[in-house]
Amino acid sequence: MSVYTPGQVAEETGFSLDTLRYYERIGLLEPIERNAAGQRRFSDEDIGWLGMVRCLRDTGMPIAEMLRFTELVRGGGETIGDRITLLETHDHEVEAQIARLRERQAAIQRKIQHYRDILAQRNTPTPRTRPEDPTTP
Amino acid sequence: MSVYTPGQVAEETGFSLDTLRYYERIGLLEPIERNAAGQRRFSDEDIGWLGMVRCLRDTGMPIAEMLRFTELVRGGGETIGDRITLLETHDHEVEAQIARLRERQAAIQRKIQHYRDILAQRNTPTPRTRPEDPTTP
DNA sequence: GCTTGACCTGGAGCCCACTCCAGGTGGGAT
DNA sequence: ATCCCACCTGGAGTGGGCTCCAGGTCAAGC
Repeated sequence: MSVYTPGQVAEETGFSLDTLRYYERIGLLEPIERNAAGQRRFSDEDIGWLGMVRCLRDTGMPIAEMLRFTELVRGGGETIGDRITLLETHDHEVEAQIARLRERQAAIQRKIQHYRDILAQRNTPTPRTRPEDPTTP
Repeated sequence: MSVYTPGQVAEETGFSLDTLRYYERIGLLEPIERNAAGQRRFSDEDIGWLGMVRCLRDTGMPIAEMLRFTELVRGGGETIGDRITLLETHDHEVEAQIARLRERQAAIQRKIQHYRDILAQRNTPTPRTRPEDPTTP
C-alpha cells in the first residue's frame, strides 16, 4: 500500500526510466498515477504487473503479445480462460526454447571437448607408448 | 566431398539466402567458392561451419562475438586455447540463460495455476460446505 | 529461340525494442 | 537565493540482424 518514484521502480524492476515511460506510452502499463507536479507515482499493483512483464519479456514474449495479454487482463474476469490459454501456449514455447538451448549447448560442449583433445594430444609427444612399453630402447 | 548450391544450403541450414550472403559479406563465412558463372558453391566444410554458427546464434551469441571466434579459427592451431576459453564462457552464459528461463517459467506456471484456481472456485457455487455439512438447513 | 528460375550485386529499408535529447518544471538542501 | 537533482514531454535516433529490391546473368527445358 505504498507509492514509488520512477527511480525506485527502475531500481527494483531493472527496467530503465525510459523503458518505464515507453511501456506506459504503448499501453503495456496503464496510465500511472501522478503527484501534484505531474511526476509518476507507482503503486504496489504497478510493481506487481511489472514483475509479470519481466517474466514474459525475459522468456522472449514479444511486446505485441504482451499487449494482447494486457488487453485480456483489462477485459476482466471473463477473459481468464483466454489468459490461461495464452500463458500455457507461452509456457510450451519456453519449454521448447529450453530444450533447444540444451541441444545446442551439448554441441558446444562437444566442440570444447574436441579442442581439449587436440591440446591433450599435443602435450603427449609419444602418444600411446610411454611408461610401461619396453619397445622403445 | 561434394558441393551445394545456395538453395540447398538454405534448405539444410535454415538460414535464408540473404542471410547466407550477409554472413559472407560480414566475414562470418570466408569467401565461398564460385562456379564459372560466379554462383556460390558451398563445401561440406562450409556446411559444418554453418552448423557451428547455428549453435552459437541459437544460444544467443551476438554476431560480433561470433566474428571474434571466426578470427580465432582462422588464426590456426595456436588459438585453440582461446577458442576453448571463448566457448566455455559462452557455455556458462547458456547455462545461466537456461536457469533464468526456468525461474521465469516457474513464475508463469504459478500464474496459470492461480487463474485455474479462480475458475475452479467459480464452478463451485457452495465453496467448502456442500455434501456433508449440515449447518445449511 | 524464348521463357523460367535460380542465382548475382550494391545498396536501401525494415522491425523491434528501446534509448537519447533538448528544453523545461518543481522541490529540497546549503 | 541558488543550486542541483529527479523528474517531465514529444520526438528523433540507435543497434542488431537481417530482408528486400532493381536490374542483370547464365543454363536448361519446351
